[in-house]
Amino acid sequence: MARSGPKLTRIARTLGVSAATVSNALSGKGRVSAELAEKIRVTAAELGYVPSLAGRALRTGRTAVLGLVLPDIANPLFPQIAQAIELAASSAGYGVLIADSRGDVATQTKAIERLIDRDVDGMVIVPRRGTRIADVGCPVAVIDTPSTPGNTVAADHWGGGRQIAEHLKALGHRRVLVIGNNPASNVQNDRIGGIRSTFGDGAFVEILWIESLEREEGKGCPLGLAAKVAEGFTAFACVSDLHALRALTELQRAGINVPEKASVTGFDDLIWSPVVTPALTTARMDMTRIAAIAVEALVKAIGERDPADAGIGAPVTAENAEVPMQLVVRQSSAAPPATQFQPAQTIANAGAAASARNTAPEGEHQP
Amino acid sequence: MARSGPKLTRIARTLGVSAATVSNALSGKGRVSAELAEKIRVTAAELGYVPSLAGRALRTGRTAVLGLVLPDIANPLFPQIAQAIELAASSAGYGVLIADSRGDVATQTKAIERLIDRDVDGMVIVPRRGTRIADVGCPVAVIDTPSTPGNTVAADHWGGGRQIAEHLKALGHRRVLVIGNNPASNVQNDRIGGIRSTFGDGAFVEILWIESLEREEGKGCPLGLAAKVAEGFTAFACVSDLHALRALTELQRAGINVPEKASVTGFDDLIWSPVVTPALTTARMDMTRIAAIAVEALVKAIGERDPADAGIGAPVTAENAEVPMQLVVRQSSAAPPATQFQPAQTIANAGAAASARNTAPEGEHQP
DNA sequence: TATCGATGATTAAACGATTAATCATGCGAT
DNA sequence: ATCGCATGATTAATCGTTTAATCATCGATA
Repeated sequence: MARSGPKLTRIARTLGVSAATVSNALSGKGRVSAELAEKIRVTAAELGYVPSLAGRALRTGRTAVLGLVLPDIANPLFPQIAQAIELAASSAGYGVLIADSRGDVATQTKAIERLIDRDVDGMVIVPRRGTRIADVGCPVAVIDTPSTPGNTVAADHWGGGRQIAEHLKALGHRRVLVIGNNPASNVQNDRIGGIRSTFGDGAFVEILWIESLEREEGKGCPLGLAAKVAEGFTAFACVSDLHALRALTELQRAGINVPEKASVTGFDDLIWSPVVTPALTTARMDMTRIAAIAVEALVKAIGERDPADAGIGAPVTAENAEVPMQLVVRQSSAAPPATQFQPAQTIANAGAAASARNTAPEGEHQP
Repeated sequence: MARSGPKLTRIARTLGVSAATVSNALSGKGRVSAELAEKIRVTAAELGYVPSLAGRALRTGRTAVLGLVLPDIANPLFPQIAQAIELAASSAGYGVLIADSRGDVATQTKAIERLIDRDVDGMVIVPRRGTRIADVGCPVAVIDTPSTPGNTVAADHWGGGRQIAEHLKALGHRRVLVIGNNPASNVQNDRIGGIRSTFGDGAFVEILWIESLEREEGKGCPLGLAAKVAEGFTAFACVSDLHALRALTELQRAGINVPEKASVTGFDDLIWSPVVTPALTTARMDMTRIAAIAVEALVKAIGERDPADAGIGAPVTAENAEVPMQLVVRQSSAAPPATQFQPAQTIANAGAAASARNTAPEGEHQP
């Protein structure tokens, strides 16, 4: 839409100078005397001049637009991510174009193509389940997990798992059921890895994959957690608040009080986590920071890139690829009920009890 | 990013014709012989020609980009909405630029300005709590509620409330607590209106506003639903699945089984609704349809608009401003427990029992 | 046969910004 | 006095597309 606003030449005419000078003054590129430059800036401001992105794009080959690709847009994390990326991008002068792929790989490819056709300067991709990103022909920032090759920046999911585990361990849990959705997800695997490695040999950790369960029992089937409690599990560490919610309601429904009889933890601090009863203990990503790093890396790559080439679009890299997660302790986790097997056995391997003391009380930031 | 792809002139040269002819052939506007046009289309296709949006935008004043403004981006409905709008827009040849306002009105204005500065051809706005949209200078589609002035298209929230109420009424509920968040929200008021009006005088309906409760008791405070059950309420109709979730977990935690001792219903069919225990009975919007109508109206307005004028941007209007909601019955609603006051009294005003038979069993589409 | 009209294609001028190349000017140094 | 150079500003080309105006050609009509 052609705005009404004044054009470059209008400012030029107003001041009796050439359009080129105005452009130079505003961009600080050419040679313009300080006073004139100032005068130009002032009149540009009071005339409410806004450059035409289209004109600039045509000339420079830069659209100042980034694409945001979220293969799994139904993901409840979407709001957080979109918000963070939009903030980072807009404060760097970029717009954000969304691309949806409805979870489907073919659709995703199409969506990415549409972004390319729209001449985005770069894209931020949050891949689903470790999908490899084909070369797209423009700078790409990948937000997945630090352990994924080609990852630009991500939360330290492993560390998040560690924090959750240390918290549960410190509370005294020794039989833990980890609930994940899909073993193909790098994010989930890292979180689980962090949990398992922290518990080590002094505890019993089992994994339940929801997707394989549902393949047999149907979508939304019960997870059978009451039985697990009967087996002696005292804590359910879920790789997402969505699963934590599912676990929590199923346990409650079965008359198993959380956290008295069993603890439940999640990941991501999704919208409902603070308001359910009991509020969920979870680990939160610093999305703002992640987005800032991703966008910064992207912008840098765009700046260094020759606008003419349609060169290879290898994922860009950033300094700090690993952003710590933050443990948020709420009411869904507590000490296990007085139980069958106690210290003696476990105290052996538990220097962890001390280190676990570091575990954040409500809202501490990790270094 | 300047793509590598061929330009118009390249195709022209390849065929020994002028660029204008190619443009005409591809757009079907000028006068080009059928054969030549076909030949041009073919070579354009095999050369993989993609027009430069920047060039076109500069010349036509149309960017083929729509802005999506969601004042409350944290809204868990966001994924649904964004997905639907993106789909509708992209199949109409438009890109979608997101604008975030972090719930803040000032920020929202800035975000809208940024969209304007980027020359969006139009915008879709989902206002929060009946915020009036100031004139933004480009066509605008407003998705709020049918009862809001200036609304372009929306779900029939009132009708959704009616369906929920008919469902509960048919089950035998006569004391219902409606749980809302904020009385300033048109959407919530319509939903509540539909519920109240359907129950009529034969039942007792009370409203609980979460926000005012939290203002006194603090964020995330208990809603005191156990007490309400003690007072004889048998159903809790929430205006959002988020609140339904809160109610459900609070009731469960208090040892009140859902749906045996109390029913809980929500709105919007959010991501967790099918997987919590018991799964939530809710009313779903047909976002795909709503988005399609909004975008269609927008595109029409854009087409009729003189690209030169920066005219007033009154909200566009659509034929079918009211899209029916769909009742989704799951496990969180059932007949109230055998109770103190029974038929005799209620049977008098209940032609509703019959009409309620229409209430959809699991997943029926409304006409 | 001269003319009119319809048809098919070309020319050229935009759109609004950027930028390399050019020009003018004044000053210091030779 | 002149050359050279640094400085400050202008000229003009360019990005890729659209579109109004123009031109050429041919058939038909008067």
